[in-house]
Amino acid sequence: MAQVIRIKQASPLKASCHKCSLSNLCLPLAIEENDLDRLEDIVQQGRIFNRGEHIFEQSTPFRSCFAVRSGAVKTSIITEGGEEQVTGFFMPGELVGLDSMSGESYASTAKALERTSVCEFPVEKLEELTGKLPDLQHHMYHLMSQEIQNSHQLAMLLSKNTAEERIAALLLSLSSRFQRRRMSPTNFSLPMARNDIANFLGLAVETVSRVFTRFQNQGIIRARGREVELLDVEALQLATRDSARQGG
Amino acid sequence: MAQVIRIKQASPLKASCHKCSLSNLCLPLAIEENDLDRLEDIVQQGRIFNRGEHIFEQSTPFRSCFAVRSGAVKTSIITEGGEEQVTGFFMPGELVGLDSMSGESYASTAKALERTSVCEFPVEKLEELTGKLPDLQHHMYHLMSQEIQNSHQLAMLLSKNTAEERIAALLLSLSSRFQRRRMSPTNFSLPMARNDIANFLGLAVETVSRVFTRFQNQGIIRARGREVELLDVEALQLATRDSARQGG
DNA sequence: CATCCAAATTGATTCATATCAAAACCGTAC
DNA sequence: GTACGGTTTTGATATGAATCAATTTGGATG
Repeated sequence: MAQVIRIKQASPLKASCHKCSLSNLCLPLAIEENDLDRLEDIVQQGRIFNRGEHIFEQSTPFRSCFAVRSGAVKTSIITEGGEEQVTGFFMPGELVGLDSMSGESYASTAKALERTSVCEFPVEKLEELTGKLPDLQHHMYHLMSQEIQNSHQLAMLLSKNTAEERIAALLLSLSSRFQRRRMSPTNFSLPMARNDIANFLGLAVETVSRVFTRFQNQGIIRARGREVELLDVEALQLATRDSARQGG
Repeated sequence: MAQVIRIKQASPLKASCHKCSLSNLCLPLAIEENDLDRLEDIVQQGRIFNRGEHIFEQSTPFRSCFAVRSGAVKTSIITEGGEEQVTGFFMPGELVGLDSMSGESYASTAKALERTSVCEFPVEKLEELTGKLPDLQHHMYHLMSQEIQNSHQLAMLLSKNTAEERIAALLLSLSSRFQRRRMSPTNFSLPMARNDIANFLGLAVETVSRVFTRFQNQGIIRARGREVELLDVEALQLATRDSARQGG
């Protein structure tokens, strides 16, 4: 691969968290301006994956966590029986791989849902650095704990909610994540296939499809393929709530 | 920090991780003999809770994580609608509260399932200490990551498995946790009510009850109330697996 | 020992969602 | 433009577990 020139500012391998537009979501969020250099020292930036490519694979040696820079990532675990369970979707600014910090190998597989660029944080260096920067350490605890909570939320959704409620919840979650990135919270394109949604939410694809059309008929959303428009956010919120079930 | 001499025994308030029989499961697992003192310095030991008492409550200020010393703890989250989702059961040697390390308040409620004694680790001090002891920090990452994985496993169970499979999985999980404590893996008493099992596994109590009797009729277990005996562990393992579903 | 209340079991019925089957749609390649 | 494979949608049917209802058990209390 003969290198193109890529002049830019000198070292193309060195990250520039300083200038990253996601620095208010990602790890830099936690640290002082002057400590940013140290983070930049350990991060390997700019790896690109095409749709469908693996960022890491379950059971291979665990080396790094990855921050999504652009694109989207799905993580899943595979049972011995070969069944897949999608465990999460990750959008720009979010950190993938936290579930693997307990062992020698990745506990899940991460796959690019579309052309995706990530920043890589080798764990050893990351741990070393968090030992030195209390704020960064705190942030790691924060992120991991958040991840536990997300997962609990998911469990809750799976065990207590109807198909409609689950899908409403997912749409709203995506919506707020788009919003955080200053993109439209009501008009976006789903990074994942119906199949992934179904798997993630513990439903059959057919059910997902049906709920989408039902929502559409009720005028709550407008959906064409992966393009989604939330027409009535309130209704969606109502749809997630137990309030619906409370009959209040 | 003027150090007292602390002649060994003496101070009853001071923890003695050194002598704790669970030190090979709990936080001491991670650290050198000589650093144990520092852990003992921050831990408040020996708090006792009676069955049904709260160790901490959701939405109250987050102060500490707790290691179970004896007894058993259940954690759950409550929705705005008042619905409960049991998120975990914790046995001696396990650390409760990791899901709350992200905010100012507890993300869940922890309740003693029976008379339970815990060791309390104030977060501030814990974070300070993990900043100094890389092995301890690593262990925290390990535990939190484990917690994420557990939660993913649960999600998998909830979305992909039948009632029988879920219950088989729970029984085996408990079994191995008893075994780790050098107790009988086939003959133990469930710390939680059927109701909690049902809630945790996303089932109705009636279903749990039915599955228990079904297993009993098949000669896989013997159950009288909370007393359980695993008669055919292999069959249970088969019951959890997808292999059952694969028709291999 | 009798009483009481919560927990657990058992049975009958209902329902949401899976499953099976087929058609429509869409992007891509030729 | 046409043909292809995979994704999505739509319809008909089957089913596992929830719900409703009633009974039994068991542990606590006086």
